[in-house]
Amino acid sequence: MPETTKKHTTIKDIAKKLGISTSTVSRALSDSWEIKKETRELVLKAAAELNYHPNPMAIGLVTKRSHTIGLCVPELVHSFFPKIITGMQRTLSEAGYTILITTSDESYETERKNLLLLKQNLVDGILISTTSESHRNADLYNEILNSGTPIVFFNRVCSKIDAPKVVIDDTRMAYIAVKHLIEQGYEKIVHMAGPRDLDLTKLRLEGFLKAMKESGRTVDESSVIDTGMFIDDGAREMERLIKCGAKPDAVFAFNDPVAIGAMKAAKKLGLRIPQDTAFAGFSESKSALIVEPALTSVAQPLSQMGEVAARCIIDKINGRDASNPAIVLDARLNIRDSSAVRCQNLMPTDM
Amino acid sequence: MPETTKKHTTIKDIAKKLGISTSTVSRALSDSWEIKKETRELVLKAAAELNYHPNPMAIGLVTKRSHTIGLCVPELVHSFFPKIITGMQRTLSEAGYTILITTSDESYETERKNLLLLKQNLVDGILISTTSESHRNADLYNEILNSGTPIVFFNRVCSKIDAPKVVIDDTRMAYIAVKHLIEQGYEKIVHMAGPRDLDLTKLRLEGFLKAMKESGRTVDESSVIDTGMFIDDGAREMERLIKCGAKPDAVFAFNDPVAIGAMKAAKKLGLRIPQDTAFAGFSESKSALIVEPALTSVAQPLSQMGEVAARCIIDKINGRDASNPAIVLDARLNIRDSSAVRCQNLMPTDM
DNA sequence: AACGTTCCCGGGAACGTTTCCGTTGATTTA
DNA sequence: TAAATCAACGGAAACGTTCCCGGGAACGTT
Repeated sequence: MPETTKKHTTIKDIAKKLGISTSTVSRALSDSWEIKKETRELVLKAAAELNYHPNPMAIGLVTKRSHTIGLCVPELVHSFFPKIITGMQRTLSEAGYTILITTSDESYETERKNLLLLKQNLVDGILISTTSESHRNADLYNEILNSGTPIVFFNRVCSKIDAPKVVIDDTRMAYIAVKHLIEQGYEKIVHMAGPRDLDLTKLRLEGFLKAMKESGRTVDESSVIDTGMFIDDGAREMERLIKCGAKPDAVFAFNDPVAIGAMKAAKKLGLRIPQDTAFAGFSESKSALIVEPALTSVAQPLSQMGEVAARCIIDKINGRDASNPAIVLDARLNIRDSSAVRCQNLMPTDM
Repeated sequence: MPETTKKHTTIKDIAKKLGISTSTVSRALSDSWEIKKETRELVLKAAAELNYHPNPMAIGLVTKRSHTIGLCVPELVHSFFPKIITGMQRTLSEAGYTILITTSDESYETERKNLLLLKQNLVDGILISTTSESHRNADLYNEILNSGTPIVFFNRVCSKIDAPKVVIDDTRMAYIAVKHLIEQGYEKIVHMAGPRDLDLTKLRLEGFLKAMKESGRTVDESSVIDTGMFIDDGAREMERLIKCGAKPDAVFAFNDPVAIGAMKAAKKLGLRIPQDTAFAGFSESKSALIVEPALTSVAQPLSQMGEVAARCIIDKINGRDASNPAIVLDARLNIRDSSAVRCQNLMPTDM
């Protein structure tokens, strides 16, 4: 070879070099029983010498498997999903799979496009955390499932689809968080709820209501406030509450950003935390430890969630486990200064 | 499976249905000039009816192109890289490319593994932000380049490799940040530098030194402190400094986490910010706005960086632009309360 | 001695495209 | 009028694998 584009060495090159057939080489490389030890070793040696690497496209063409699994998450800029992805990558790459990541930007239309893209790219399976309007794509989820590509939902699931789901017990954790606020003696507790059509919103709201009712508190329409899911949403609503004289004693927010936004607004308006108002968030982020006082929040086992979901999709691909379980992982409430006058500030945890 | 595996419709199906050859179909679909308008339309219509989608593996096998580009970043959990990735995805998906994301976890060995993996997966090009020990993989970078796969470096580059690089002017921005601290009247300014062998560390240090010398300050070994790149590193070193009586007037940190860690330690030990000590970071993160007081930091045009790098790799793949430019993007110093007694708190910017 | 088995291995089709190399009839050119 | 160009299409090889279908030794088994 003078210069020319370096041709990749193929199975044929090995066959030619050893004077055997390509079938034999193929079998030797895939550890087939019908190959004599000596020839197998010969092949392996030749392959190493020639620096052989199998062509995944050729393999995929005949086996109809890409060894790629598609991922669709709402966004990447909050470290929440990246932490899950880290766990996924670990298990998937060990199993010889590779990940195609797409983001839906909280838009069900882009999610649709992404799913179609993944399907056309012939991924072996799909891992998805839906947008807040997951029901709008329910038809597509089913279509994909029917076409033979398995799907595993995690974190944000679509309840009406019959497929494996990896989640935490949102209702229970919300209940525990609110219970904690109640035990700390806060009277007027409000819930800043997330987007209406997100399953998580309903589940966490349910937990809030249960804890409130259990302690005999009245819950009226002013106890639950619709917000978005970002820091500004929390700030805006908190400011509004205070200014119209409806200052709550404690706020349980749908997630950390909303809690932090609300907290910032409260501080700006001169409230002391947690004496005047307490705060608790959900899905502990790094920011929970950076903000002052540190924020009480529900920590999720993110990388574990990724690993479990990954393992689940692999099993589905390999045909074992035809059931579609809802796997519920353990979560934990980390209590910090934002909701308790004295407590140790727990370090951030991946759980 | 009763309903049989739904066979994907192929080019042959279209050909059969229309009674023409596969070559014609292929040409019609790829808009070849040697196809009559009417037959093209016929093919397009049939393709739509049969819900045809080309098989990327078959295409890849013959064209030797995967339309996939590989990405290798140190980590995903700080929103820094995800923001860049968002920009990349926009440009790349528009051009019909798909991204394979890998993370090196700051380890040059995993980076090596990832690059090998990407190469074996036949990506058309590689976008990489190196680990801190990039020089250790310089041989591999060159090997990949020689094998015909283009590489574009961004953010963290390997200076000795002759390939396109997309960066900001780290030295200049560090200079501007330090200059700002000097103008605010701070006397004893120290630099918390990042990992020794990272190019960025040297560049930012250079800017620090230039600003210091230009204003006639003495710079001794106590002016530059080696730290890691995480929040704990900053906290630890700041505490050490204060406790051994070497409290600085101002700290210019290698990045935001280190600055935030240092700031937290200073507050804990009773220092007022920015009166007693000022802080400035680099690569503005969301945390810069969450911490109190808000942190002065250098904002980078992250999504733009992603777009530019993506455009660059596409051009490389298509053979145009044989040069290997170093593209320098504009950055900006956002001055906030951590370094100036009165100032407006700028909103977080993607730049 | 005839017949199974078991052990290895080769031939070649198939996977779904692209693309090179014709071929044909129609039109233009010398 | 013969030759050359052209527009529009078909045939078939190629890409790098896997895998089905054999088939010939070597080895027992009756």
